[in-house]
Amino acid sequence: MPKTSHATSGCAIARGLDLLGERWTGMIVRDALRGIDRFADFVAELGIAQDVLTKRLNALVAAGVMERIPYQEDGSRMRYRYALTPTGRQLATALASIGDWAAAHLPVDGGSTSHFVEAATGQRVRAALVTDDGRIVAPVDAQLVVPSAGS
Amino acid sequence: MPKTSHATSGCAIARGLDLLGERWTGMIVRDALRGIDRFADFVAELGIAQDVLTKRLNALVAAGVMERIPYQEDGSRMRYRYALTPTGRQLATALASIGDWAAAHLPVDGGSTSHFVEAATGQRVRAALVTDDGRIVAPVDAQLVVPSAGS
DNA sequence: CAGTATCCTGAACGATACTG
DNA sequence: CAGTATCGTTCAGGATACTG
Repeated sequence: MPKTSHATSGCAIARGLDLLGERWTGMIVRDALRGIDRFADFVAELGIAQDVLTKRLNALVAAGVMERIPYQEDGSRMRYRYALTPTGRQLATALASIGDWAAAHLPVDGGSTSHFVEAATGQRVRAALVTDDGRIVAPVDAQLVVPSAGS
Repeated sequence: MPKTSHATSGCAIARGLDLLGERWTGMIVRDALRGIDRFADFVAELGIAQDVLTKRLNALVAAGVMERIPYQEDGSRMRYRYALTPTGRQLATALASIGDWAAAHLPVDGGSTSHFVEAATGQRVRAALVTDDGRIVAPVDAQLVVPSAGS
């Protein structure tokens, strides 16, 4: 049981954490959401070792989060770029909520303010808990229910 | 710089991932949201080694996510329980979005359906991106803006 | 504390393109 | 057709973290 112990756990949170909790995975997805898509650019942005990046990208491709797309600049040889799939793009909510939380509760002096906006309007968007009928619920009023233990 | 390389990064997402990305931290917070608060119960639920749990709990206390509260059952010696602070409870949004995403995109046969509900009504709540005026935005229509580059 | 697994650093390797 | 540069990947090591 070396690394990801709860990978096939019945708990969805555990499975999601296994992916995002991998050392670099979250940062890769974050950069991909910024538009980064080339191997060399990920290396430059993250300072990640290349073989580790290879492993992480392969894992993300295997998980259906990213896809490997061949391209060729006119004079050059064939290269690959790595783009988020629709599935991967949906991680925006998760990363936004993590970022919002950290910005509010893990402040740092020169705190940057990277944030998500609605593409069409430029309006700032934040992660929130909403009911199926669109009502916003404060995190404090939310409760985690696990099916294993009754009620 | 062994483990958490981007801990003091200007990017809030990086700081948040440094915490939740730690091998066990997210699972500990998840169990805390379920009401677990005793050292032995965390060990039993997670199968984590005790010294590692100690380190993680200390880190969470240092980050202001959990607090260490003394208690004493009548015949017994002084013990400590670990409870989420208000700051820590706000991680519910992040964990809910991770769980929602994994449930939808990382399916597994006997997939459990742990989920968040509004405590008062029992209504299911999900993580979503909302504008400041309460409009819900699809993740696909969201865009990550980093202050470093213009705009 | 002992044994094992994982990670990171640095370097080497095949593959492709441009050069002369 | 060699000679060189770049890219993406893989290999070898030392350090670190986890489990029991």
